[in-house]
Amino acid sequence: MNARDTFKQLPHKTIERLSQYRRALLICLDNNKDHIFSHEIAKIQHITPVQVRRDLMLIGYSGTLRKGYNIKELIDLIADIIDSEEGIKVAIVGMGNLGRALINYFSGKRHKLSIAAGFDVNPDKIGKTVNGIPCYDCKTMSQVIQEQNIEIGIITVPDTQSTAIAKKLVESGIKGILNYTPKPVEVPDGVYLEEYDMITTLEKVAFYVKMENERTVDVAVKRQGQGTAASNF
Amino acid sequence: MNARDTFKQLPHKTIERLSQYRRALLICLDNNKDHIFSHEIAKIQHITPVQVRRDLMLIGYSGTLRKGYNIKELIDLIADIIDSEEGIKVAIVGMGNLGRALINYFSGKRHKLSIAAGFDVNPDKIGKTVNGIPCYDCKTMSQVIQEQNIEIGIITVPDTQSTAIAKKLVESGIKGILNYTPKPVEVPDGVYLEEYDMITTLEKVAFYVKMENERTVDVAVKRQGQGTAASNF
DNA sequence: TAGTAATTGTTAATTTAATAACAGTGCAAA
DNA sequence: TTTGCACTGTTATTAAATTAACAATTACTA
Ligand SMILES: NC(=O)c1ccc[n+]([C@@H]2O[C@H](COP(=O)([O-])OP(=O)(O)OC[C@H]3O[C@@H](n4cnc5c(N)ncnc54)[C@H](O)[C@@H]3O)[C@@H](O)[C@H]2O)c1
Ligand SMILES: NC(=O)c1ccc[n+]([C@@H]2O[C@H](COP(=O)([O-])OP(=O)(O)OC[C@H]3O[C@@H](n4cnc5c(N)ncnc54)[C@H](O)[C@@H]3O)[C@@H](O)[C@H]2O)c1
Repeated sequence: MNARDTFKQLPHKTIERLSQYRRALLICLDNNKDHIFSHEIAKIQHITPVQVRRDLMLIGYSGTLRKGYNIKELIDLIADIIDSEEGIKVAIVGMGNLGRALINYFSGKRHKLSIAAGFDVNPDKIGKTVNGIPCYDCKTMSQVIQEQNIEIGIITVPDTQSTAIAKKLVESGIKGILNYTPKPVEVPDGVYLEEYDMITTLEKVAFYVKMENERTVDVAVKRQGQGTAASNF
Repeated sequence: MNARDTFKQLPHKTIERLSQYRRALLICLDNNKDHIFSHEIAKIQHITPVQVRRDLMLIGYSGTLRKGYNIKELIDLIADIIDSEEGIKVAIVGMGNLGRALINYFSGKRHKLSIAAGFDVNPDKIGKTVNGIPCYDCKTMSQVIQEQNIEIGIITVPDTQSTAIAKKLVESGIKGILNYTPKPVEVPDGVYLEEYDMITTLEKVAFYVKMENERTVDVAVKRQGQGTAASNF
């Protein structure tokens, strides 16, 4: 089995972490650091050093004893694994608050991953550009996607429209969808789908905050209880 | 062990899914549906019906055979588990593109989770409101957070500032942080931290699109190979 | 009324992910 | 030189999450 095949079987979580490692490594590179230890990466990512070393083992990268990992080499290797050589083009459907914010955010962040087009139905937006990215009429979606060979679509339309937009993206030949609306969509086999709802994340944080609050109260009550019991002796 | 204690030990993934189930159930309720089967929920969430039933078992909810789960009851039970009775207040630090988009998005979505304040350093933004939420000067952060009993902070400042803001939030007594900048932050024990970088998600989608592309090529090559081999017979 | 199909609830098995354990190595200081 | 320390790399173990298996129940149908 060659290297490329090995990469195919990397755990999903490892893929996510590789992207995060690279993000951190790029910052370190900017700070003129040339080597980094597993425990340094781990600290940044809030994980264990073993986890880092294990991930790097899985991608077949070896560091130098007592010097750690060569940042530049590691960045390049991660790029070999997760980036596509020819680059991948992305479209954003729904040039509202979130869509425009995303364009600004992504612009120029990664060479191999570029936003090539935006789509909307609002005549005021069609024909304009946001950060250099043209906004096309949704009606021309299939054409633009096929002509420009766009492979990923990000959905940021009102949630009532997400189902229809996902369908249209699939029909246009898109291979991956990232849906930021709170309404889950459906895609056929062969199209990779990722959905993310910020409210879920916020509710998760809220849940653990609530738990921590209750725990603190419990401990206080227990302490008081013990105190009372002790004073009875 | 009482019910509340059971909930504390729910798997993290189950907590996430409960939030997602509720989101889906609320939509169903709007459509005047009163019962729902595990496989219906599963379809929406792209998971298996068993997973749904297992989660519901963990929270101790029973459906009716052949009728499924009572949507209203289930929504209420999920609220009991993940919502905090008194409600939790949230602050957004950094009223830029993303911060403002988030305020618009969250507003009025969940009663028990309300954005109470925004913070910024830009004098043009301080004193204004976004969707009814006042934007305060960052200098008054501790005071505002303590006075209003805000427990969660969402960080949407430029990434160069995220470390400083996280520190300040913690000092102000915040209990949970949701960091949307690509620069990971550090928090002490007792503060719950969640970080999310949209680029990681996009890169993950790109990776699996790339894999699918290569697989398709491989299959084609293999087919051709077989074809050639066959024609040799 | 007996049989069948559809559904829940629960335990068991499997898979995936994370952690622990530890051998190996090179450098530095004694 | 030798000893110990601070790392890496890998295998073994444990834990978490998912999936499978299946009994139990109900409603419908023949
Ligand atoms: N704003 C946020 O921070 C945020 C966060 C998470 C999720 N979301 C979700 O993202 C989506 C967009 O949010 P937003 O705040 O940008 O809303 P928005 O109203 O500002 O933007 C929606 C855009 O989609 C366009 N649109 C409407 N129907 C369309 C169609 N059929 N095809 C193409 N374009 C269409 C509109 O013209 C508008 O430009 C919503 O589903 C929202 O729930 C937003
Ligand atoms: N725009 C997006 O879609 C997007 C997506 C993911 C992540 N992000 C991240 O979110 C952050 C904000 O992105 P944005 O597009 O909203 O940027 P932005 O420049 O529009 O907004 C940043 C805001 O933070 C304020 N600010 C600067 N320093 C501050 C400080 N010390 N305290 C308080 N406020 C301060 C600025 O005045 C500005 O209002 C960035 O870190 C970006 O990487 C943005």
